[in-house]
Amino acid sequence: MKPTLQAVADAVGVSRSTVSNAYSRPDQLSTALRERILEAARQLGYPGPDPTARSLRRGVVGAVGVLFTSQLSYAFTDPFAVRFLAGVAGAAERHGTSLLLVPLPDDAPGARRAVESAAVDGFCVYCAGDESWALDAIRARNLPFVTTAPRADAGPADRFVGIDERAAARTAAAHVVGLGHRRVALLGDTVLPGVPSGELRLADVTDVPHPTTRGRLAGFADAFAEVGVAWPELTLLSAAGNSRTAAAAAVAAVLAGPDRPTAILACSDVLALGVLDALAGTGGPPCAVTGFDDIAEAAEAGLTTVRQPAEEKGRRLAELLLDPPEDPAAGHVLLPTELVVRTSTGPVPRR
Amino acid sequence: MKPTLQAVADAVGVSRSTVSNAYSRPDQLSTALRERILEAARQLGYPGPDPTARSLRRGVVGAVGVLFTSQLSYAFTDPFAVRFLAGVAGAAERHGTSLLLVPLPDDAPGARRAVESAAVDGFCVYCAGDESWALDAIRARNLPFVTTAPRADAGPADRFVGIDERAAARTAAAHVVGLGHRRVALLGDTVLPGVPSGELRLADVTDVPHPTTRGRLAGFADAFAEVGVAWPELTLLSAAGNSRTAAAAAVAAVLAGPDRPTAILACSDVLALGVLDALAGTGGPPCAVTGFDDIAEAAEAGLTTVRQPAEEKGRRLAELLLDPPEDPAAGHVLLPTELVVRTSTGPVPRR
DNA sequence: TTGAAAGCGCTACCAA
DNA sequence: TTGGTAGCGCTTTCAA
Repeated sequence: MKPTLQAVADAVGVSRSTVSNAYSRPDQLSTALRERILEAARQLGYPGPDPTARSLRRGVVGAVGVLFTSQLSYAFTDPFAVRFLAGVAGAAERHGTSLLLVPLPDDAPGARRAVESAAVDGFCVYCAGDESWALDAIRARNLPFVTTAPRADAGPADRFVGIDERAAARTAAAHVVGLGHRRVALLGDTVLPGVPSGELRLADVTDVPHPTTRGRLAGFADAFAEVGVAWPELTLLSAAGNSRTAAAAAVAAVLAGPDRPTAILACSDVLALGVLDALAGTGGPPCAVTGFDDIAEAAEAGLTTVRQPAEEKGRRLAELLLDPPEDPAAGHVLLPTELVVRTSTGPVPRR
Repeated sequence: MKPTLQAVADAVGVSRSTVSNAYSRPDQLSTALRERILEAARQLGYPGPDPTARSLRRGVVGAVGVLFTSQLSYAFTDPFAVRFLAGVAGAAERHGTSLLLVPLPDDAPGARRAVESAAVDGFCVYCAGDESWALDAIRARNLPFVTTAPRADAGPADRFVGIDERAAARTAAAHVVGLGHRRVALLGDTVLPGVPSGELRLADVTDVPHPTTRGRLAGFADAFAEVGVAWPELTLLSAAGNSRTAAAAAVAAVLAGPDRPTAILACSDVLALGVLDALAGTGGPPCAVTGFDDIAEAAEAGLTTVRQPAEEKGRRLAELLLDPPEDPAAGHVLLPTELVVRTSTGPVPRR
């Protein structure tokens, strides 16, 4: 039987309130009495107020939830996610708040229940697809939340820290355009749900459901449209998952085909690295490749990419949740991005 | 005012127990009534039972704490820790348990309070130095816990998943010995607390307080002792922190000095990579370098190292906590390690 | 400076 | 199958 606060009170001969005060409001009692209480607690092996009971009573938990709309282990597998989390963790640490990583089961009702039953004071939602159900559940609980992207269903009070996906992607494509490339392929993760890795035809970029992927593809397309290369002339590739192997599989056929692109623009560095893998295993003329995020491996691989500040994104997001700004406009943050040109993008090879 | 279970009960005209059952024990009431209750809840915007109240009543939280005895952000900064966490997260996910990452303030009493007030059902303790105070606090709360290393103060019922640090380190050193190296340096992270990066004299390896570092250094020493190179003849280097820059700083002087070692054995890959950094910036004869852990960067850098299964370590540790084995002996796990020879270790250069 | 009373929101037992 | 009762362990007024 674990000793309770009551037991300590009895042992010392004071009321529960006084023992409670000894822990939570030291200024509410004499030092002598407090010492006596703490000593008795030590004797009894009382480990201090029960966190759950305290939370119930106070109505505050002291933890924020972090939601990844996919496997939780993804959070530790994807290099960008890891750096993002490092930022979140740093901010939480400074604030003295714990981080609750909530695993979401595959089934929708189970996932919703997971969100409903997380003991947290708020949520950081890492937007990785369609998580509106999660936001609904969070709103139903009346908990504050922040997201990593502006959302279509967002109200003016909803806070986020994101980037201008479209404009950022456009800079990468503009660079490729400037190198003279016109026959190009765009590669995204799961451009349409359920399609296998490989080529895909889509009437319009607006048909891409995933907002981040849609934004980046649209940005790529913008730069090519400007030089007269319209959407239908761009080869669209989809990888079944954000992994090097999926990316390599997605580009294999088109690299071997008759209309081999001279450049491939990927929606993430992980995908781009997969393209480089595929290229390394193939002969043929050089092919320019761009990525997105600028993870550590990108630099080593000489990958031209769009850098976004991963840790800062996490840090500022957590801060937005933990220290809400007075001004609602300050809750809408777009971080700067930067095109990083390395060796993976060269001019169109002469034939 | 948030609706409570009581409000739903009133709305439907049933008792609280029945509403509670509708959520927690669907088999305890008719489907029709359950539907009616759930519908009313939806109408009222009742998001389901309050997690904290439920935890208090049930005595179970549904989360395990993960304790890093250092900055929480370290967990996302160190590549080995990240892969370890991926393993923990995977196991937790399969088990439907959340992970609470608890930040520890710098001051001892605050850190203890953090452990005392974490709402969890148990702890995974990542051993990174002296965390006995944390274990004391956990024991006082009567919570189950598991650690990443066997501990001196462990009872037979205490569970851990570790490696044989000493034997593993010895294999790396034996490899270096086999290459003919006799004038060598050993590099550890914070070999003695508070000393700056650089050389250090220590009467005996047992004087190293950090158990992991001590074990690895002892293993290194073992292999050299076997060929007649005693402890005092080994150069001992300490890095102020497990970082590349600290490692590079720690080896700078000895690399420039008259008794330049022909090999440097580091207690972690991160440190070894720092040594390679320093070497790259220096002239002079080649110097063999070994690491420990086999993180992804090690392969790219051609680093000879001792591989330990990072993800498996995390996974099995979490499983040990979540599904305690019947047999207490099964709670003591030593994972296999493997020497991975790459290009960073060559024979002693002829002069 | 201390204590009594009133719950926080829920679940589990047992009886109907 | 349903409901009444009795707390889980704590904090917080408010009054003494």
